Amino acid sequence: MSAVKPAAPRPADREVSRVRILRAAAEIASENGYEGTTISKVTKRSGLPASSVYWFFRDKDHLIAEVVRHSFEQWISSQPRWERDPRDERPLAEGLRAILSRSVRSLPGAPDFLRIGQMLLLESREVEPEARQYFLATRDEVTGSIAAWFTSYFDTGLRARRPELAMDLARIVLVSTDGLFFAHQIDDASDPDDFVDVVVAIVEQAIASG
Amino acid sequence: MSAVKPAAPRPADREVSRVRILRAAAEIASENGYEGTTISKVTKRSGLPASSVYWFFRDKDHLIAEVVRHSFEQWISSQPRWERDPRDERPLAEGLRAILSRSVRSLPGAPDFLRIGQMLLLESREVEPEARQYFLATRDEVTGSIAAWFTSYFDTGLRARRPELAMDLARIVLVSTDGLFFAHQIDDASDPDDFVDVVVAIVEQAIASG
DNA sequence: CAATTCATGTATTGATCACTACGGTGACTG
DNA sequence: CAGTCACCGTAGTGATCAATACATGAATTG
Repeated sequence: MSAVKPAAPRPADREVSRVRILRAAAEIASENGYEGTTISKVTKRSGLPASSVYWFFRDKDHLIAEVVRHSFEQWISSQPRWERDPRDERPLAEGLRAILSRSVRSLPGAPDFLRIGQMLLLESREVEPEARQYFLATRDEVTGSIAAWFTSYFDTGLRARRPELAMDLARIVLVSTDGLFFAHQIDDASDPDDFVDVVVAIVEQAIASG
Repeated sequence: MSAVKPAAPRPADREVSRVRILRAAAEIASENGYEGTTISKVTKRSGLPASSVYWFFRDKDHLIAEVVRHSFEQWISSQPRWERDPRDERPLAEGLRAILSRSVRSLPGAPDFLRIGQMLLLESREVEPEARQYFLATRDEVTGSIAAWFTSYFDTGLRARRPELAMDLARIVLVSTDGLFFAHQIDDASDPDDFVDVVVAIVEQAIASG
């Protein structure tokens, strides 16, 4: 009823504990999957009690969604942007090669959100976890920005003739990256540069044909 | 000690119940992952009690390993063999296209072993589930037979010059298939024939280069 | 110095987990 | 027809699950 001052949040601790929990949960989910992530494991690895976990996160589902969000934000901030400098005069293949080879090198570091997200995509449970929907939405955004990047290389004729092309190419990039990440789970000997060659070749072929 | 007659197994029922359990477990594991597969869910979906589950399978770990084995055996028996008829005079690309386009068409049917196997590969738990090891071993076998198929197209000069090539190509085929299967979980609109074109192109490029 | 808020500590809830003990029953064997 | 085996039904075991209740103390406010 009366005006309650929100009371300035405690300076540091809050975020520190929150992130401790997120990090612990990320590791556990990455190792054991969605159902394999238990609050008890999270409390043990984070050193914080269950009451703190539920203080910061509504329930387990929300916790894992926040794990994916946090891990993604961490990762994306270290990534090359899919934005083309207008003065950049290099041909598409060269620009693609540059951006991909940087991007691909971060995959062996295996960001948790990617691993967890892929697990969630493979599952098809009756009730969708919040994290799964968030991951799919994020994926769509990334696809969109990659598509925009491709479009910037097309002349107006090509854009009119094949309006779907940029999105198709973006999807190719994403699916190929999935495949590479996946291959890395089995055998991390594969050479990222070979991979970049392959993707560039596919893209060139897709543009040339059709 | 004394000679015990093994007593002829009951004719039909045994295998019927066993398969009922395997099928139910396959669906559940495919929906909910390894930890999400509970004996209680299996009993509900199969209609058989927990005591029967444990009659046929040592424990949950063994059950899931048998699920992967059974699902794989079902799938492989309907697959085109990676064996080349010696009278087959078609060029590599054509043969590859033929075998792949048949193989790829079976993926949307989403064999459970593939989905479950991919989930298991993504996880990196402390103790390896039996099913994960079995899936990896099976994968290696398949890679080997695909590599042998490629080798049958190489002349002795090429074999000596690039001994790794056949295995590399086989791995490309497998990883690409992973990527396609994965893409299918998100959006099943992708055209299998486009995919075959891409794989054939990658393989041709890999042979030509290097 | 109270009063309030935030975060943690401790203890516990009812549900569900993997797994088992054990009796019953039908089908087959000698 | 008595005995054996294969499988099922019922009813549990203790452990662990997600989630909560509630008391405590430290920091921040008036």
